[in-house]
Amino acid sequence: MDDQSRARCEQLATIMKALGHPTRAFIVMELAEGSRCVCELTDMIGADTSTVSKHLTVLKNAGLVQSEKEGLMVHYSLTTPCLLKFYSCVEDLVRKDMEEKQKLLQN
Amino acid sequence: MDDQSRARCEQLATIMKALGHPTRAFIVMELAEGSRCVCELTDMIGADTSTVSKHLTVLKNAGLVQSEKEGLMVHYSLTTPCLLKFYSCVEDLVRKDMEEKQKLLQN
DNA sequence: TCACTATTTGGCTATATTGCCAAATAGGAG
DNA sequence: CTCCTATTTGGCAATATAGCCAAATAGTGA
Repeated sequence: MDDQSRARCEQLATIMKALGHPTRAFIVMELAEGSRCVCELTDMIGADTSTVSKHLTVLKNAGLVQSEKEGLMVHYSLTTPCLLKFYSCVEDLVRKDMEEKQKLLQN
Repeated sequence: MDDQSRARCEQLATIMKALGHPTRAFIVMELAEGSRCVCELTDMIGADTSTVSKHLTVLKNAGLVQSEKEGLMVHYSLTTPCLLKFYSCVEDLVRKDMEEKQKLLQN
């Protein structure tokens, strides 16, 4: 594995890792509907504000979301709608996996 | 967040988490070229065999790869080519992010 | 200025992940 | 059976992550 390949893998892994938490997955799906402020997300998630804020920081550091300040509130939004195709692809995968398991159970 | 939504997020996060490690990202890209046995991957990665084996287990538990035994060797392959579209989408994102940073540096 | 709200940051503990070594398991060849 | 190779598993120490609380920061309005 050369340096370039290594760098590429690390970049991909960083993004995937950022998406690899249920709360952050939820945030991404919610932001796909439109921008939300931290307090809205916090209400929906039901965790401490600081916890939600930290999850948002992780997503931001990975370049997946961006934030904009407006008065007291900070609005977060997806940097790209690409993430959605992304999720639908993963869910196809999950579906396929479930079907496999069903088949195995029937045999 | 209702139970169904929570379950969906956990499923997505499990898969993303499995992809969220440089070595596993490499494995997925390598398997996209064709099936590989553990020893081939170990040579390329340059880590302990047991380490590589455990990474493969993580990918397998997430339903991303499958294994087939042939003699002494175990051949791993992707369960779905969908993962590739997936990565190209992420890399578009990375590229976009880089361009943004370039722009910011220039201003 | 003071009080109030929204958000971020620091610090802490609990938990999870990683990677190595050693040992166990499984199959092939003599 | 014995030796050898490929792979997996168990165990351990180092590191990373998550979530809460408390405190700091920032903006709003009286």
